[in-house]
Amino acid sequence: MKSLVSRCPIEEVMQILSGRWPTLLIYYLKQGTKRFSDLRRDNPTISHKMLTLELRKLEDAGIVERTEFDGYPLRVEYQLTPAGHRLVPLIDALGEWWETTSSAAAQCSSVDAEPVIPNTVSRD
Amino acid sequence: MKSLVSRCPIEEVMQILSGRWPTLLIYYLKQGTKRFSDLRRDNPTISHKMLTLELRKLEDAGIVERTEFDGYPLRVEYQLTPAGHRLVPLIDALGEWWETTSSAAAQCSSVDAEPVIPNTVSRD
DNA sequence: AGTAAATTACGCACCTTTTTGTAACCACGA
DNA sequence: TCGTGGTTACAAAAAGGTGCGTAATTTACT
Repeated sequence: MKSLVSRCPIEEVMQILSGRWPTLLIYYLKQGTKRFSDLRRDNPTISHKMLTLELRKLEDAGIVERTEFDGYPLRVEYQLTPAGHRLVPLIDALGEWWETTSSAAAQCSSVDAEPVIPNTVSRD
Repeated sequence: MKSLVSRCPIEEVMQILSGRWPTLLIYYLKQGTKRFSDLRRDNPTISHKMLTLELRKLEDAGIVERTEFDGYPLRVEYQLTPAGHRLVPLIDALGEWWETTSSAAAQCSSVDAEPVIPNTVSRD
C-alpha cells in the first residue's frame, strides 16, 4: 500500500499501522525506552532491515522518537512520543474488541501480559 | 502477513484490518446495506478480485454478513454484523487520533463526511 | 607489540515470497 | 447481449529476508 486512494484520515493511519510490526513495536515500546537490539530480542523474527524500516516509519509518523548517542559501539534509543502514548489505548481497544468478538484464544489482555513469546529465534 | 508471530489479539486484529481496503469497506458499510456493485462504485480503484477477497476476509472475521438472494441477475447484499458495528467507533477513534496528531489535512471527520472521492475511475 | 574479533545500528544489493492487478470465463434470465 | 457476482490462471508489483560492509573503540589472543 504505497499510495492513498481517498483523503480519509482512517486510510492514512492504516497506512502506518498496517502490517505485523507497527502495533507489536508500539506494544513493546509502551514498556519504556528500548534500544534497537532490545527490540530485536523482543521479537526475534523481525529482520534488522524490517526493524529499521518500521522504526523509521513510526518515527516519521510522530509515534516514536529516536535518540542517537554518539560514541562507539554507537547507541540508539527509541521511545514513544506523547502522541504515541495516546495511540496505545486505541490499539488496546481493538485487541479487546477482538477478544470479545472471537470466542477464540485470550492471552495478552492489554497492558500487562506479554504477546506470548514469538516463535523461532534467528540471530544474525 | 499470512501467519502470526505472537498470540496477541492485537496482532490478530491487525491481520484482518491491515491494508488499504478493510477499513474503507467498513467505512462504506456503516452507511447501511450495500451490494457488491455498490461497493465497487464506492471505491472505483478496487479490483473485483480484491473486493471479493476482502469481503470474504471480513465475513470470516465476523465483521460483515453476506446475504445471497437467489433470483435472476443474482443479488448479494453485505452489511455489518453487530460486532462490525461495535468496531466502527474504534476505527473512527484512530482517524480522529491521526487528525489531531498530524497538523496536516482534515477531511472526512469521522461518521458523516465522505472519504473525499477516490481518484481514478476504472470500470471494466 | 601486533593482529584479530566483537560490538551496535544500520545501508545496500540481491533474491524469494506474498500480494495485487488483468483478463478471461461461467451461470442465469431479461 | 447485457448485468450480476463470482472463479481461475497468469503476470506484475510490492514486501520481506539474507548476507556483506561500515564506523571507533575495547578486549582477546599470540
